Amino acid sequence: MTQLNKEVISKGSKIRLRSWLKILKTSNYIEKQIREKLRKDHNTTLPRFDVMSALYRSNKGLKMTELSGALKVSNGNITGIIDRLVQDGHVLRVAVEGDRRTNLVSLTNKGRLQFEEYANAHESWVNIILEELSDQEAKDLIKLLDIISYNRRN
Amino acid sequence: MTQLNKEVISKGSKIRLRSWLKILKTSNYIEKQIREKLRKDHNTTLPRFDVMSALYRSNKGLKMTELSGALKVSNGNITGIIDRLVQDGHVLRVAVEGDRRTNLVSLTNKGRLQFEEYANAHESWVNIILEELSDQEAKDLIKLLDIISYNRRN
DNA sequence: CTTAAATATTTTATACTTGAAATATTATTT
DNA sequence: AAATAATATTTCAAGTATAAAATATTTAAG
Repeated sequence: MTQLNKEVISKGSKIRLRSWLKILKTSNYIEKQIREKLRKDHNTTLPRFDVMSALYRSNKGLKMTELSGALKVSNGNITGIIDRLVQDGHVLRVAVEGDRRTNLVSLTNKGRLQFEEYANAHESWVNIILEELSDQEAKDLIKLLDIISYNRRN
Repeated sequence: MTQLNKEVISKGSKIRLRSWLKILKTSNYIEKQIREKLRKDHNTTLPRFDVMSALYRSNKGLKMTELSGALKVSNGNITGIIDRLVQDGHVLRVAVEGDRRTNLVSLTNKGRLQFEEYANAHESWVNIILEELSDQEAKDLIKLLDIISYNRRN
């Protein structure tokens, strides 16, 4: 390998590393603000918000495994989060006819109303945080991030 | 507010929300792979890697508060991570002459060597994950993410 | 039908994370 | 100098997260 090649590769290597660190920093920055808002303004947490969001989008509820699959977290993790959401009265575990292993988890009415409140607030926070980004820039950003996940299913 | 205005605002609102969700998904996806690699190939974790990385870049070591500031996590968090790194022999707490409140934390020789190994592996994983991104695209991506953090200090 | 395999979920042990309270020490004000 | 404020760190309680083991149940194979 020539010296030139080494430099070219090394250069490209560094710029991609910097890209990743920037993605991470931006993501952490936004996430931190949202977590803080959820906690202070709505006395809830991001994991709970995420779970409720997934349940809100489904009609008949989701199985535990479907939830952990959708959110890409472990099964045991979901168990704990649902436990606490049930305690709060936001979520219900319903036994499934014909398969005693499974529970179908769904939002209560209280949970649905609560989530709609969260979601509205969430959208407006995000708009404030990203207000410097024009519509076109937002689209460009999505397109670039799509390249990274091009050969992935999600 | 006219119906047209409402729609324009709503449209822009949604594209920014989608941008955020895409940033989050990409970040989580990459982070998950790195965490898994660190655990399986090197029997360590991302928080430990991050702490060691900050210590590696400093000459004389860092105070606990400087560490938590640099990584933007809580003080209590750093205490636990350093406890475990000390147990592993990767890190040292050194009393500071003249201020008995403070400890200066720094890498041991073992820790320095170990981190260099981690860092090399890390850079190559990131390059593989982001291989679809050209140099120019990587630069564009950084530029767009910079817009989001434009009026921030970090 | 009964053993074995597959599926669904919970439990466990360990680690990370936070915000708030507690400790300890140093600096500043009266 | 004594009281107060500021700084540095740890401890604490609660929640989040993982992988692996344990349970329970259903399905498939022999």
